[in-house]
Amino acid sequence: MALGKSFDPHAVESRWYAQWESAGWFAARANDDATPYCIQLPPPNVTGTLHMGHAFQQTLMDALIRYHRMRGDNTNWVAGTDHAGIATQIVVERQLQEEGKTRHDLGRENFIERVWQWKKQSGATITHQMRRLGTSANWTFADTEGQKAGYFTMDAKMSRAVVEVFVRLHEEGLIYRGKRLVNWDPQLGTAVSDLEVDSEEEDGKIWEILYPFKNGPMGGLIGLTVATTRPETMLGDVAVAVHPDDERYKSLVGKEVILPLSNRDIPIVEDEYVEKEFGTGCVKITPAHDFNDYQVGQRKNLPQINILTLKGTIRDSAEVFKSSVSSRSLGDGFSTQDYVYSRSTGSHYLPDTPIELPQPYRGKDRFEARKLIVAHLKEQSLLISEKPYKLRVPRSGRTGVIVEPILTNQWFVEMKGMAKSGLEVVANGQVKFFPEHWASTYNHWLENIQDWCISRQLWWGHQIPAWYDDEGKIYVARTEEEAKKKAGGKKLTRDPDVLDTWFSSQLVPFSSLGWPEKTKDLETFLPSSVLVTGFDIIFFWVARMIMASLHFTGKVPFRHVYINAIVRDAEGQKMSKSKGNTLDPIDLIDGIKLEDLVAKSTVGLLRVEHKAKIEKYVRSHYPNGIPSFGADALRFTFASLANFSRTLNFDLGRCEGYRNFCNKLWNATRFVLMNTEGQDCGVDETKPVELSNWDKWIISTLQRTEAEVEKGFAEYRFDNVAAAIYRFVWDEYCDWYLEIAKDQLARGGEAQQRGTRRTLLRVLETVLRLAHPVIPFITEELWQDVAPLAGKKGRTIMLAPYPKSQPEKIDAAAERQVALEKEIINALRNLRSEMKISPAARIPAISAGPQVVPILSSIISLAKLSELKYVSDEELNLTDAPLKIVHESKFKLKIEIDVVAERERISKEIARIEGEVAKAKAKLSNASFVDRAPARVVEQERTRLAGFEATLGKLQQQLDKLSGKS
RNA sequence: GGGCGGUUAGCUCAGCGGUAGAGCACUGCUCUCACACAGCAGGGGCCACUGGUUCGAUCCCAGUACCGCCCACCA
Repeated sequence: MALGKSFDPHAVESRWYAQWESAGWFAARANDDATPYCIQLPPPNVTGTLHMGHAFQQTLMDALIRYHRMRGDNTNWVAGTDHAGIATQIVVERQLQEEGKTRHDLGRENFIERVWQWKKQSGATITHQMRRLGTSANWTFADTEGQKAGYFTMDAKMSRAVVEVFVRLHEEGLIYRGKRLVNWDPQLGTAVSDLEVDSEEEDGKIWEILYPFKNGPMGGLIGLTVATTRPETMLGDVAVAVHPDDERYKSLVGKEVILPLSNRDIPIVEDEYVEKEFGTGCVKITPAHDFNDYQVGQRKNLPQINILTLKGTIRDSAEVFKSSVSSRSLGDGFSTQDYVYSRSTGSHYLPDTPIELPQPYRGKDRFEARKLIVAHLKEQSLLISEKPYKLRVPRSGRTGVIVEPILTNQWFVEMKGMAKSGLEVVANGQVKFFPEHWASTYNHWLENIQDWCISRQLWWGHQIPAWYDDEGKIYVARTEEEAKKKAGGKKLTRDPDVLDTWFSSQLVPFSSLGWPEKTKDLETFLPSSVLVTGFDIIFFWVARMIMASLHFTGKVPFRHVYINAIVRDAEGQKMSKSKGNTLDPIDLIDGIKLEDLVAKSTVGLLRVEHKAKIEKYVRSHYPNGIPSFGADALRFTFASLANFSRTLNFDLGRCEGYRNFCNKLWNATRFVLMNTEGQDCGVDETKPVELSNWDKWIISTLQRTEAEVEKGFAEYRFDNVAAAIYRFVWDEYCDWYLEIAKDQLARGGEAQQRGTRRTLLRVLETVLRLAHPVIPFITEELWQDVAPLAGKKGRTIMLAPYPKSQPEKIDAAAERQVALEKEIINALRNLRSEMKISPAARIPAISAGPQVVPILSSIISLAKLSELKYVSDEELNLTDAPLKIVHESKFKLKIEIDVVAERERISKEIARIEGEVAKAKAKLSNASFVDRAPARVVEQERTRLAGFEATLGKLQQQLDKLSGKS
């Protein structure tokens, strides 16, 4: 089959992926005792689309998987998709919104049915996009739903594991329910975990408010001044705190102030938490709406006053919880609905008489109430100041809404014990981070871990397997039947909440392998070999997988964790839709026209006002749209940018360069095929084969490259893998060997021609296999043509054995000889260029001095000479042409020259070498260098000096000679 | 406030004790029969700064500056 003149990725990519998949080559080997190699794909959101981060990560994983598959390992890339509770629910709720409905209009069951429909409709998108990239995941593994997309975190099997884990943890007393202060997203109406809250510094205000003393002025003061950024919370204040050592207020502790607007009397308390230096040194304490105040409240036995509804509006009357000595325990058969329990202090807070809140604020949104309260304080002259202030505003990662700490009933997992094991396995090396420094991030979080709030007030997700009877007693069970049995037949209602998405994804390393059953897969593929993921989910996911896996299987989930860089744009900016600097990996593969790109970048924006800015950005950055680079070029780009730094600046220029590389490889193959097809390529080994130094050299260099690649993979230095392959193919095989091969084929005898063809083919065939893990499509396409000529059989390159470096083929003598010839060729080419000789012109050259190489056609050919003759020094001196010296041999082109220009050129060269001589001499005349530096280094320095001095002498001669005839 | 990265050619990054490297960009000459998505030749760097260790520091140590990220209870 004749190859086209340049590489066209489209035809190749569409053909091969389908063949690989349908042949079943992505599957793990059944009943094989080969070394297992397993990677767990971080499951993408089922309704999501592929972004650059995915593409980057998956390129690395696919390279690893293909590499190990070719090495004969029993590879299993376990893939799946995540139900992504909040994200997915939001999408479907938005769809409903457009129809003018809410989820409550549909009801829980219908709503969930609707989400399943959406999942079915859009769920194939991302796995399809992954296939475009060449991802060789084991799609049929754990594929409960038969969609060739691996597992789904809410499919029957995965859900079963979730319930099992919940029940067991509850039985072990590690899951508990309680009324606690949690971050609440008022828009979504659900609790969110600390990790899902992002605090950014924003411009806001801080107000100082006077709380008058109950019994009139004291010590010259009429009251205490507190500062707050959230005045509305004062409705729930229960105290004012001062530092115990603060002389200004010491005498006031125990006295009371009047809480303005509410007109309640609240005590002045002391607590170490207060900073004397900040503001007035007085802090209002609102235990039900601030995490710090919650702590203070518990230390001081203060009540908790909840003033907010779950929608973030002010209640009509506040819920009050007061400390109690009651010691009811938790667990089956006990209600935890209505009191607040603190695990840390063991104290209980029981409901008390509600407090009526001031009329003007009832039902008002929190921010509206804030305005009113500030206004009213001003009217009453209790507002001391209002100043602009930079504060950290906690926003929900999903909705961007400011979250409120609110007391609600939630489920928690106690983390301390599991965190301890999680720390141990990293400390003792059972789990290793690459790059290593990420372990400290991991450790730091686990050392300061808080209990995990796992319940979410959503509908889409795993519903919590807990039931309540009419008295509010809890029954946790695997099924409703089991719960009923426990309850003795009482009528039960199920807890409406669902679990945090990460609760199920933390189980993936073992639930995907069949847990809780004891399966062969579990035995073979746990622990998996490496987890490739971003640092942003070290806490969310990595740490929790380690803890869960240890707790339930006693094994670590993976041995290595490779933390990949975050993909940024070429200028190092975060990619974001609102900036217009996002790139779609599929567009890089297929290319996209400018107008389509503009349209696509500006559709579905959260803020319409960004549209003009985005359009401008897109038009200026991609004036011609994006050309089609193909999946291989994209993958090669990712690999070559995958060093150990934490950000990756994606540069289209690099991508273009690697597309060119693919084209280079394509054309090199074209050349090889043109010169070997239908000819004797030395495959049968019976006829004599002659290998030149150049043949031996390229084979030798190939061995070194193979070793470099192996090292790169072992160290997860994909940049080094890519660079080694790039250099070998372009700089050595194409730039040198192919050019030499042309000469050997043209002038060599039969045996040499045979040897040349054999080397051309064997080296190329090996390189294709070597590069396959990174650029699978083009290598497969080319291999199909090359392999048979090289005497290799097999239906696919992806199952061909991976090249292994053979040190015995490293030929130092051939390498030395070739290095010398390259030097001479370079010197002659340099002369040509400096003398402005047309590239096409063939001119004669002469050489005098030691014959470091026999006169070789390789030099004549590559330096574009008409001939090269060895002559005597006298004869060489007959021409004034410029001189080059390579290892004591002199070389000249036979041409007429401009004497003045030549003198100048030589003078410059002499000056340069004199500099080197001076440096070397200085070193060698330094006694301490000669005495203390290793002999090898000193010797090397002496050799260098000798070389420079010899060259210098010869150049000086030439200059003297020229000086005689200006 | 604590921690972690980074600072090397115009750009993006390797190197990490012993002659400063790559890709892209740039300059010159070539559409030479694999490839102009190319070939050949070239220009370009007090390796952020200041000290220290060493015969020798871009590399190791300490400090400084700037950039970036993460964590944290200053209302």
